[in-house]
Amino acid sequence: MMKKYDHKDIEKKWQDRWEEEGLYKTPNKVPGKDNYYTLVEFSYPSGNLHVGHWYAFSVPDMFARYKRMRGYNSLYPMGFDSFGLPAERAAILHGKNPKDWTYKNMEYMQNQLRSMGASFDWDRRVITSDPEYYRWTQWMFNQFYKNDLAYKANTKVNWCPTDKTILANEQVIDGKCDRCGTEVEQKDQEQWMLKITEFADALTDDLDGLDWNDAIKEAQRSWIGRSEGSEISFKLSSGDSVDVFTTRADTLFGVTYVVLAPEHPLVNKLLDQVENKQEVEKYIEETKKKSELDRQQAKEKTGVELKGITATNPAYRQAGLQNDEEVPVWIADYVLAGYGTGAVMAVPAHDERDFEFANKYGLPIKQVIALQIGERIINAKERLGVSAIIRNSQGKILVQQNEHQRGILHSLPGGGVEEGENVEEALIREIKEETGYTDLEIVFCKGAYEYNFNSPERGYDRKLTEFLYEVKLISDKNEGRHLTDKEKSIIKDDLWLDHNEAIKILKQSNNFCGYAEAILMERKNNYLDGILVNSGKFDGLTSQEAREKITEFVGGKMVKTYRLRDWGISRQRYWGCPIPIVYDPEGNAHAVPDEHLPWLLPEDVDHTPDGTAPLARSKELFERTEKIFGKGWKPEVETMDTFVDSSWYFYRYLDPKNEKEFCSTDSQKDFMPIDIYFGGAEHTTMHLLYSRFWVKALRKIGLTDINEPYTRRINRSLILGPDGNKMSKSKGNVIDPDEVVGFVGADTVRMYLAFIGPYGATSHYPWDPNGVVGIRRFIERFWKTTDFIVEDDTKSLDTLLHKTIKKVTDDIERYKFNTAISAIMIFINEVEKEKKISKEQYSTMVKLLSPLAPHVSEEIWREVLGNSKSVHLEDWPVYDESLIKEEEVNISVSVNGKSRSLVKVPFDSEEEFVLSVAKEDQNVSKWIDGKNIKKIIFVPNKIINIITD
RNA sequence: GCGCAGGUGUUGAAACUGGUAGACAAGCAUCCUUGAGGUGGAUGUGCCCUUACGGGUGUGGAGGUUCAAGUCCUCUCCUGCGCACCA
Repeated sequence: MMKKYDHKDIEKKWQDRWEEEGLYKTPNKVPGKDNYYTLVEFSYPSGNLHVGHWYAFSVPDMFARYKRMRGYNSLYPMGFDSFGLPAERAAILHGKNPKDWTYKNMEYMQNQLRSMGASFDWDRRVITSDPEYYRWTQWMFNQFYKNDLAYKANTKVNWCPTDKTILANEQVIDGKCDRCGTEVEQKDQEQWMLKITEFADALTDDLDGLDWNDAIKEAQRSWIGRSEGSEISFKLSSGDSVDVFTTRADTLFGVTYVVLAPEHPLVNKLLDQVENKQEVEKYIEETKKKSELDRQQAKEKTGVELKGITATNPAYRQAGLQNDEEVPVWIADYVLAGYGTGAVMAVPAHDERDFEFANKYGLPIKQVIALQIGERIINAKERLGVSAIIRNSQGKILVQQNEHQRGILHSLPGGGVEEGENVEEALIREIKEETGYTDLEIVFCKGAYEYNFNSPERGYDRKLTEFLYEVKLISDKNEGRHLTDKEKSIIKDDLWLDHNEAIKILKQSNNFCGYAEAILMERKNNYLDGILVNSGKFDGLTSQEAREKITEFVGGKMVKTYRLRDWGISRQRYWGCPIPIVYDPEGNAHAVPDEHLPWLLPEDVDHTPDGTAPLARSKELFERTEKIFGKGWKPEVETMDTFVDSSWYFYRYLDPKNEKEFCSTDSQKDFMPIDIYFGGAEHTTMHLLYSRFWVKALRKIGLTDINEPYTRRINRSLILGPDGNKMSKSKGNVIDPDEVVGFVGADTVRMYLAFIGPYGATSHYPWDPNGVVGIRRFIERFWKTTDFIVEDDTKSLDTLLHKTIKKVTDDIERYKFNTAISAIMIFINEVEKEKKISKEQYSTMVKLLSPLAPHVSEEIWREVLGNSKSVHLEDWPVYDESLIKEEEVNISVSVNGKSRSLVKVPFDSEEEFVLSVAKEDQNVSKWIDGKNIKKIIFVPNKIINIITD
């Protein structure tokens, strides 16, 4: 009988041994081996490892270990992202120095990390607040500065009043600071910016080639927010002109006013010419007072007309149409200065926001797009037609009943548009002729459809585009029908029907018009893409076709705009990487020359945040600057956003001690791009985007060859508290991993986290204390089965063993550690039944277990099985295809698609044989006896389905 | 509103190309064991009917394709995430 499983003894022992043996030291090059780079997001040294860290690091460790056993030189590095705000907060709270606090935390956490038993190569550790590291952060910043990728600009910035610093757009979540939740204010301030927008297209397009899941790609795409549209110029009555950005140039004929953002530069210029100057000034003042959040959440739109100023619709002007060409100009804060051109053409009929605004201020609404159904008929000669949904005061709809060679047909009143007549004129005429009603109002063009209009009289290659209008009867005044003789013979009767009855009867009618009319009636009034109406010579084009044609027609241009803004990196805080810039006495910025890097963070600073940069209070920094650069020179006193530090750390792991370069070209070639990057979903539009930008910027300058840093990306899910809520101190549902590890051991915790569900799934998993115990039980059972090892080479478990090898291998490749573990469990269950396993078989199982539970595997491998070399240096088992085949298989027997029984037959049995066995089965025979077998469906080794009459 | 993921027992979840739905765990129930108080073992466990044999039903809902659908198609409801007065 083997000794009791004591995780405390085992885990400590092997962690020490591995370190002594240098087991996880990973050189850049190993002859005969390919490199594999597994990266996880390094951690912030908050002072204590939580369950999230375990999930983040120990499960990917299984993958890195697996790759090592698969023969790769597998790199799995770890470090600390150690600059940042929490250090300052904690330092203030405890009256300590941020540096001391941070470095003490790192020491403590590194020991906690060791208790995980992960295969980190600690020799490559990277600490972003070390001068040896941030020297290169500064060096790269200078490279960006020299290459016009970094610049200082006065912009609107997000200001967090609690943390007293600027935030990047990416760090503002729903108008609030992502660190402390305080509502963010807008401020005008100078800050250092990085030109991420220069790569907006590349950052969007290059996503296509990455092996990431769509959710992450889509999140980045929508964050970048590329939108393709047109810039169109409107002439103002003041003589100025204003460019608007629109994605809907096809609706240009529907413009009924133009809106400028209150901050639009033209507004100031026009101020002296407007008749209501005071009112306009007042509105601009009010807008300034509103926070960004207020503006976003405004329930109702507001705005002021610039009285006396009008804009000319270029479409009308050039199309030679006279009516409606002058439209009013407004300012309104629903138009944002920072997006597009800061000015829009308003089309209330086809834009919800414009519609709301137009309704409120009584501006005209003009429909120019109608819904289209059916296929477009290309290259056919066109005729236009109209028909009407006429509603009376009771809301009933008029359907005409016609007699035709084909029988009784139903349709709505309507007909063709004549030469020299526009669509609405034709509509009124046709209604009058066919129904006699004259007192009516056109409400809306419901839509349009096309159909073949070919016949010998009319000629071929003809199509009819028929517009369907909603028309309201104002009174029942009726002048009687005016029908031609032919029409008289057809129109029999008028039916007044409910909406649904009308649709039903039209749908059943044996003519395409009636059917198409019914389909259109069923649709909601749709403001999106469709077919142009009321647009002069563009009538009948689809929205898609019209966009470019109309833009070109009015001399506009097709453009792209982006939601993404440049990345503001200035922080008015102490504990960060100093921006390596000095100003000459005239105030011009100069990069600190390379020989003075690292440009050290001064230590003689009272770091209490007060809204100004703490570095401004450092005597040492100012003296240093004057000493090096001369009298009157001043240092930049802002520090960098910590996301800068983490934008390139994965390079430094590859060449951590290099004093001449941030990472040698050779080292880059060894490991970049990263094969797999595991991390948190919260970084999708922050770190993940910033670091992609960083690599593209480095590449542009010629400092790296790669275009994308991460070949694959897996976002892990969240571990919730046992109550199903996010772990938080206030809820009292926080699991302390140290405590659990002390109780059940690191191997159990690792495996529990891997077993909980597929890594990278979108669901979140609650911590289940019983589940932990279940894994512990399993490890003990694995441990105890060593008692069943026998010297003779028993083969009885071979089939299952090789199936297990295959399953575990395939599952780990797909990050499905949960099913990999369950496969091992199934095997161990079987061993317990057999009570007999050969040493060779057992060795294979220990290898399969070793990436998942490295300590207990090593203990069994070396102490029980008596190996001298570590199991973690072994080759991964290879399954034997010939052993996987079962000698006998269970085949499911179905009768008429319903599963009725299982029959056991030799592997690869023929259909006839399986059928004969199945027929003998009572549970089958009772369903087929006396019935005629019509058909047999047979899938070898899987199923036989017997179809009877 | 737009986009993306997802919806399967009491719970975490399995089910590769359509082919025995619920593997593996956890929970629960009954029993056995034990030095009781988070780590022993056996059996059972989707739901309904049946003493059993067995039958019916079942993967958010409604249709469809197919010999066969959790899986494919159409529509629809719900949940989570991203974006959003973005023109």
